Amino acid sequence: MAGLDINIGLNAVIMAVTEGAPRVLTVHKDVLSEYAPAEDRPTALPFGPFEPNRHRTLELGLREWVEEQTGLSLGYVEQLYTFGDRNRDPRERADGSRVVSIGYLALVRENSPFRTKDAEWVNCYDFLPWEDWRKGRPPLLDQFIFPALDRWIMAEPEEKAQRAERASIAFATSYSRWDVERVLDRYELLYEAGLVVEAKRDDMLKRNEVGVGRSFALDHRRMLATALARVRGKIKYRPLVFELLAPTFTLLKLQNVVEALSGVGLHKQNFRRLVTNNRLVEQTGNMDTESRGRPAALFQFRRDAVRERSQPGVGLPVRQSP
Amino acid sequence: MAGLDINIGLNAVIMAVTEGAPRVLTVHKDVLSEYAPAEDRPTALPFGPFEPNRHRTLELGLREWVEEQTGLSLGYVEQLYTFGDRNRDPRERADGSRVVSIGYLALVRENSPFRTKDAEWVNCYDFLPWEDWRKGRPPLLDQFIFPALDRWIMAEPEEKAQRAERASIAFATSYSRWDVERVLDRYELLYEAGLVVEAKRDDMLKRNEVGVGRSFALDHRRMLATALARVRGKIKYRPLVFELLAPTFTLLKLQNVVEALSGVGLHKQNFRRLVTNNRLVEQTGNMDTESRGRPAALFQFRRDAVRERSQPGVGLPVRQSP
DNA sequence: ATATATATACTCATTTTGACTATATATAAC
DNA sequence: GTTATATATAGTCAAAATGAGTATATATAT
Repeated sequence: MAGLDINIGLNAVIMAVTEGAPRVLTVHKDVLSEYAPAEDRPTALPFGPFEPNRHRTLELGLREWVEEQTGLSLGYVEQLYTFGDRNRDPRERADGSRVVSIGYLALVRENSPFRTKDAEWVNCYDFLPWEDWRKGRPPLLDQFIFPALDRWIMAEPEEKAQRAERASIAFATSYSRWDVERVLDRYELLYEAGLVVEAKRDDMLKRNEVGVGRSFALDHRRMLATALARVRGKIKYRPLVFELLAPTFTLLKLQNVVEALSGVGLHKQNFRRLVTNNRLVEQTGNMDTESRGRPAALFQFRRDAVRERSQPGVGLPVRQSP
Repeated sequence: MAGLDINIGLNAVIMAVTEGAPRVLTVHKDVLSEYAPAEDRPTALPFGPFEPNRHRTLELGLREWVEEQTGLSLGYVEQLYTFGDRNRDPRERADGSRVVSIGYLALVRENSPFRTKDAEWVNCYDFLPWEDWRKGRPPLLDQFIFPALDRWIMAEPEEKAQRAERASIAFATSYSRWDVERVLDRYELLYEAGLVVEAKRDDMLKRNEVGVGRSFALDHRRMLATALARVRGKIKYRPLVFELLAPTFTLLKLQNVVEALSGVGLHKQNFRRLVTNNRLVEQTGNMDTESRGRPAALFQFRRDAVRERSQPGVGLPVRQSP
């Protein structure tokens, strides 16, 4: 039987929403030091190898690694995707082995305690700046991405139509509106078009182009894109948001978290109508004292909503003007 | 480094809709013969080990195995989930190794050619009979499943409330209506309650109980449940159905395929209004001659719908009376 | 006292949905 | 060829959900 040179890696995209931005927990791992000079050793997701003797399940293995590397004890965890393409990981080249990585998504509350030693929260939109439309259409799109994509489309006459269609679906270049969920489509398109530095490892980026957005080790940025796509989709039909919020919150706080994740501004009154009419939340009777203007009522997640409604999520009544 | 005793298995849930039922392609593999007597060697999904030297990507490995074992050349393929719990696979006990299995979903048209040697199409609802509500509520639920679930709920006084809530969410025992997407929740609940023969391997089934639904090798029934859950969910927002249909079809045919997958009857006029108003399909100009009554117009998938709409799926306007 | 910030209630036209009725056009049976 | 039966397709109508507002209430900062 085969299997002699397979390693399984467990990777965690741990997300929280703090100070109005979705953040991902990053580490600077020694494991990578062998393959990159220490000074520009890249930001990485917490990860470690799956050890069959130690870990009864994949998810328990992941929890252990995260605990060990960041001191964080995870609550909500779900599996994202398994990445196994050849040459994703430079360690493969070194010893001829193959690394298959299983990505996980974890959601934690903003003040979850963790050791800050090697771990650091980074704004997800540093890595994927074209995904944040809360202050209107990111200028980056017209200044850099679209011109570069156009060049990429034109570069290969035979695939022109196909490339143009993919770009139009992913980036809404034509009649359709921006679809917040197509995060992975967009990242993969930018990767293929060589507009992202990771592509350099496959010799797709021309030397002079710097690429767009902050880079991540290995294929960790793809995992982040996978995670954000999942969250943006799932938030609409599962009560994920509440994993990121304190047990009690104002409706504005809830809205801001949803906006941070989805990257679009929401219509305040309609958002409020949706979550209250659907009885997804209920008043606690207490009021928020911290706020600036009129005090807001404090709400909590109504657990019964999961039993009553088949799709208990928040809905995104998008606001038009920023 | 670890990795010496890890094997990766690639498993395919290949689905088609034929004769009014969703079907899954099964094989009777020799690999399993070592661990089960030949006469009652169980039905299995096509699968094979991931071989790093041979397979550039996981998906290509899967395609090769399927081609080799069934003669089928797959079109639409997507990754489902990676299963890695200890003791899922009896081969682990034999040599102390660990098998991690990556499940894939593939969709093929009903008359896709394949070698019938060891492969056979089986109705998905043979394995998951409680999932087919097209002819009304399956009697199996009240006759067997609910009484048994009640016993399981009562069996553990400390977990009573939690078990009852899970059952109520998964099986809609109370106010909520049947949620066609919770296929995996339901299977996992039945597994934990020991109402499914596979659970016997974990000594959870009492000797005399036979379990409900046809059994599958290893954890392949869980993979089927994962696949059906994915299809039922995704069909609403991605144009998956058309992977299962001939290029040209009547609206009734389209409806019947959606009904077979979702396991519920749909309201004919409203279904038609949805797919036509959303411009998901367009008339070809030709008519269907095969039918019984008034000839139906032939439609085809409108590819532009993907660009125009952000969620190009079919929608399930459920019909109340069967 | 006034400007500013936020919360919350309420309105209203439009769109979507659920549940039907009505009518058209085939084939099979007599 | 008439009738029963099966299917297709058009149209109706009330209820619910949505999009885009306006109006008003109640805080803090200056």
